[in-house]
Amino acid sequence: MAAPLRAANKGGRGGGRIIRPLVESHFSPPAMQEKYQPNVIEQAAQAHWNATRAFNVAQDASKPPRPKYYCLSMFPYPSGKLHMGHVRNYTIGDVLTRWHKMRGFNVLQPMGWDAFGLPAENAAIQNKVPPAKWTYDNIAYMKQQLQSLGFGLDWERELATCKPEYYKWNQWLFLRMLEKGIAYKKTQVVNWDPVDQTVLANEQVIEGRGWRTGAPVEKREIPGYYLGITQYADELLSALDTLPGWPERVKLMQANWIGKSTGVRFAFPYTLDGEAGKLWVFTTRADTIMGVTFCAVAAEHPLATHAAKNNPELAAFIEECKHGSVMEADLATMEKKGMPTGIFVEHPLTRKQVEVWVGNYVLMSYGDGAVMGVPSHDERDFAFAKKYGLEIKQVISVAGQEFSLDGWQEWYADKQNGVCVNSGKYDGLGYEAAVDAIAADLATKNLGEKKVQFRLRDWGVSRQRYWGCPIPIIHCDVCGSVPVPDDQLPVVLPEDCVPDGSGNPLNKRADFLDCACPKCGKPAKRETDTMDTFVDSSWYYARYGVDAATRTANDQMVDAGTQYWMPVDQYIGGIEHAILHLLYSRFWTKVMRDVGLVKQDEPFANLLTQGMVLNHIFSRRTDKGGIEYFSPEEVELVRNEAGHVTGATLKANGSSIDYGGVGTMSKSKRNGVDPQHLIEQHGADTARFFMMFASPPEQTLEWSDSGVEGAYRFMKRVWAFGHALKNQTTSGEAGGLRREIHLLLKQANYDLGKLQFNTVASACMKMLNALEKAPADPHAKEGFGILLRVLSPIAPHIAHALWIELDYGPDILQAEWPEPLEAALVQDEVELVLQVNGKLRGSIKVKVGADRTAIEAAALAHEMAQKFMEGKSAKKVVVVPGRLVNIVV
RNA sequence: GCCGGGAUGGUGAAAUUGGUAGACACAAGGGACUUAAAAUCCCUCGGCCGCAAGGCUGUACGGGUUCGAUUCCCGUUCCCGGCACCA
Repeated sequence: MAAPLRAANKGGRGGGRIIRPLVESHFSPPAMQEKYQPNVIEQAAQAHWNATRAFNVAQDASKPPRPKYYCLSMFPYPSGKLHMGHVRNYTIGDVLTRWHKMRGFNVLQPMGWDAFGLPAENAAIQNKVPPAKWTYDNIAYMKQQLQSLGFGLDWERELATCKPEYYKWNQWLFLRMLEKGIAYKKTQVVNWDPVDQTVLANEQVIEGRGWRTGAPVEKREIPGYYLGITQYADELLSALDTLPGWPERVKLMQANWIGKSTGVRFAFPYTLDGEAGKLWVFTTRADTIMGVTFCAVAAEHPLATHAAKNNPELAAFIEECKHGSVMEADLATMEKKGMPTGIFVEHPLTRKQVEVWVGNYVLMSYGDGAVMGVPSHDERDFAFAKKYGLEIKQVISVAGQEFSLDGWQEWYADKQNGVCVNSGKYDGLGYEAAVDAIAADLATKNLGEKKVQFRLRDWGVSRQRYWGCPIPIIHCDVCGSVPVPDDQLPVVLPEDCVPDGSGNPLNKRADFLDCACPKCGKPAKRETDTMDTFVDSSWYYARYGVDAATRTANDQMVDAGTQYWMPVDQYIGGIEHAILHLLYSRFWTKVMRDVGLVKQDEPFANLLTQGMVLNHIFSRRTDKGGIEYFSPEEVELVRNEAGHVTGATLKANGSSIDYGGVGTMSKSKRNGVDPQHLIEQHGADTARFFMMFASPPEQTLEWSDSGVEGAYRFMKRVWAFGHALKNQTTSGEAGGLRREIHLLLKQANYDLGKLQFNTVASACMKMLNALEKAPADPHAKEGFGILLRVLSPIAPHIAHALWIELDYGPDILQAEWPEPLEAALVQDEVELVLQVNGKLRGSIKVKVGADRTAIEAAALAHEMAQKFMEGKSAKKVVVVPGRLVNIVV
C-alpha cells in the first residue's frame, strides 16, 4: 500500500524508486543564503533523508548489534486534515526518534491510518461519496502534510486498517478466539432510531433523540459478538505492576476500570405461582445485609416481566425505562425512579418478606440485573427509600456519630470504622469479620458465597455499520452460525457502497450477502455486522514490525520482524486513550501470545500520554433537535468585561450561537485547527519548535497561535548567527561561554530524559542568547555545534542545513549526541542564598567544598544577616549545601 | 454521579518536586535605526507603598505540617479527559 518512495519536491529526481546511493549524498549549495528560507532548506533536507533512506530500517545486522528503539505515535484517523493535536503528537515522536538515532539506536518510527469508522459514513450521507473514496482522499492529503513536517518515518511500513491485507488478520484472529471460547455471542443493548430504523452510536444520540430524525431513541436488544476480556481481568490488573514506564495516573485509571472487588453473591428465595426461585444479587457490603428493606431489579429482569403481565401501570413504567440512555454517565446522573412489583422475596437470613421493585438505575447487563436495597448505608438507596417512603433501618454504627433519618451523612457508608448493630448475632463485628460470618452462614444455607467480581465487562465488538471489518461468519438455515474457513479469508468489504443513514447498506448487497454454507454447501447469508474499530487499533503496532517479505506475501499476521521490534519502546498518544484503546491493546497482545504469535506479555514498555490540544466549541440547535457545530473561523467572539468568552455570533449573518467552552480538537465538533497555514507561512521547523515550546507534553494545551512569531524569530536568529559565524575570521578572548553552553547542555539532556521538551527548546534559546553575547569567543564554534545538535530533533531541517554549511560534518543525523564535559563545568566559588527566618536577605560567595562552619561564619558575618537578626542570636542555622543558608532567630 | 488530571504575571510557561517564585518566550509600553513602514537591536514589565534605597505581599480559595511549601497533608471551588457504539 505504501506509495513508491520519491525524492520529495525535487523535480529532476521524481518518478521512480530511488536506489540507495553508493556515496553519501551531500547537500551543499554554492553559497550560503544570508536570509533564512525555510521552504528551500526544508525541501532539501527532506530530499536528503529520502535519498539516504535515513528512516527506512530493518532488523540490525551490524556487530555488535545496535540496541533497537521502537518509537510509535498513535496512528491518526484520516478525518481530512491534520490538526494541532497531531502536530504535537508526531513532533514528540519525531524528537524521540531523532534523539535516539543520534545516540546510536536502531530506530523504527512507522505511520499508518486508523481508516475505518463512523465519520466516513457521515461524510458519505452528506456528500453521497463512498466512505472508501473519502477515506483514501483524506489519507493522501494528510500523508503529504505529514511529509511536509519532515517526520522521520519509515513509509515503506505504512498500513491502513481498511485494506483487506490488514483486516484479513482481524478476521483470522477472531476465528482463533471463537475456537478458544474467547469470542462468543450474546445479546447486547443498543440505541435504536425508530424512524431511520438504524442503530445509533452514543455520539449520534442528542439528549435522548436521534441526531438526524429527532425521534426519541429506544433501547433495543440484539445479538452480537463479545470478546472475553474479563478472562484476562486478573492478569490485566496485576501486570500493571510490570509497567514502570507507564504514568501512574494511567495505571490507576486502568486498575479502577477493571475494578476488582471481593463481595458476596447471594440469593433471596421466593415462590411464584407455586414455583420456587432465587433472586440473585451481588454486594460488596454484605455486612449491611440485615438492613435490607427492599430489592431492585432491572426493567428487563424476568421478575419484572412476570409482574408486568397483570399490571399495566408497571408495564408502562418498564416501557419508559427502555427509552433511557445506555450510557453510564447518564444512568448515574438521571433521576432514580422505581415502582413496586408486588412480588415478595424472602430475606436469606431473617426470612422476612422483602418487596421487589423495578428500578431504572439497575442494569440487566451488570451482574445478575438485581441489587439489594440498604437505604441506611448506601447513598443511592437512601434517596430511593426517602422518595418512596421505604423503611430505613440502621445496622452500622460509628463511635461518636448520631444516625438520623433527616439526611444522608458520609459516615453511613464508612467501612473502616463501623460495627454492626441491630444485626442479631453479628452485632459488634467490624466490616471484614461481619462479611466473613455472613458469607459463611449464607453458604451453609446454600444461598450464597464470597465472590471476586470485576467492574470490567466483556468487549462487545459487533457494529451494525458498513465501514468496518466484516465479521467472518456465515448464517445457514441448517447449520446456524458457521465461521468462514481460513482459506476463504479475507471476507472483503465492497468499497463502493454509499450509506444513506437508513441502516447498513450491506443488507442490500446481494453480491456480498449471498454465499454457500461452508459446512453443508447450501445457499447461506453472510453476517453484515462489522467489527468495532478498536479491534483495528488493538494490534497495528505489531503489524508495523513485519519484514518486507511478509508485507509482500501476507501469509502471516506477524513474523520475526515483529518479534525483533516488539515491544514498542515508547508509545505516544492522547490521554483520552488511557483506558479503552490501551486496555484493548494489552488484552489483544495477551491473546496473540496465547495463540503463539508473539512472546511479549505487554505491547508498550513506555507510555507518554500527551495532553489534549483544546479549542473553543461553538454550536447551535437545529430545528429537529440535533446539534450543528461551527468552526472558530466562522464566528466572532463575545466577551464580558473580564475578557472571558461568553458567547459568539456567526460572521456570515451575525446570528448568535452557543458557546460550549473549550474542548478537545475534533472533526465532529469542527474545532480543529489545520496546521497547513502555519507550515506554509513559517515552515515546518517553526511549527514543530513552537508546538514543543508551548508547554510540557503531558499538559492540556488551550490552542493559541500567539508565540508562533517568537519561534520563527528564533529560527531566523539561529540562521543569522550561523551565517555570521561562517564568515567570521578573527577570534577573541575566552570568557564564560563554554561553561554556560555545557551547563545548558547538561540541563537539556536531563530534560530530554524526562521527556520535557519545552525546556529543551528554551535551553536552545538560552544557548543562542549566550552565543550572541560572545560571538568572538574561541569556543563559539564548539558551542554552536552543540546548539545545532540539541536543536536538531525539534527543528531538524535548519540544523541539517547549518551543520553542512558550517562544515561540522556531512550529516547531523550521523553525528554523535553531545554530552557535557566535566572539565568545562568546574568552578571554584559558589553563591549561596542567605535567608533570615526563611526570608531572602542576600547572598554569600564561598569556595567550593567549604565546610559548614566556614559557611555559617560567613553567613552570620554578612551585613544583611546582622541587620535582620536585630541583635538576637541565632537559634539554628540551616545549611543546604550548594544552595542556601537560613539563619533562624 | 463515578474514576483520573489540572489551576503560578496581561498570555504560554520555568523552578532538577521541600530551599532565591516568574527562567525562556509572547503580548504591551518606551527608545534606537529608517523619509516611512517592515525587519532588527536596546530598555521596562506580578501587586501595593516609596523620588529612591528599600519594604511588604504574592503560585485558584480556606486551614495545617516545617527553619523554610508552587511542591507534603485536610477541606472547598472551577476547568479538562474518560465512563464501554466518536476515535
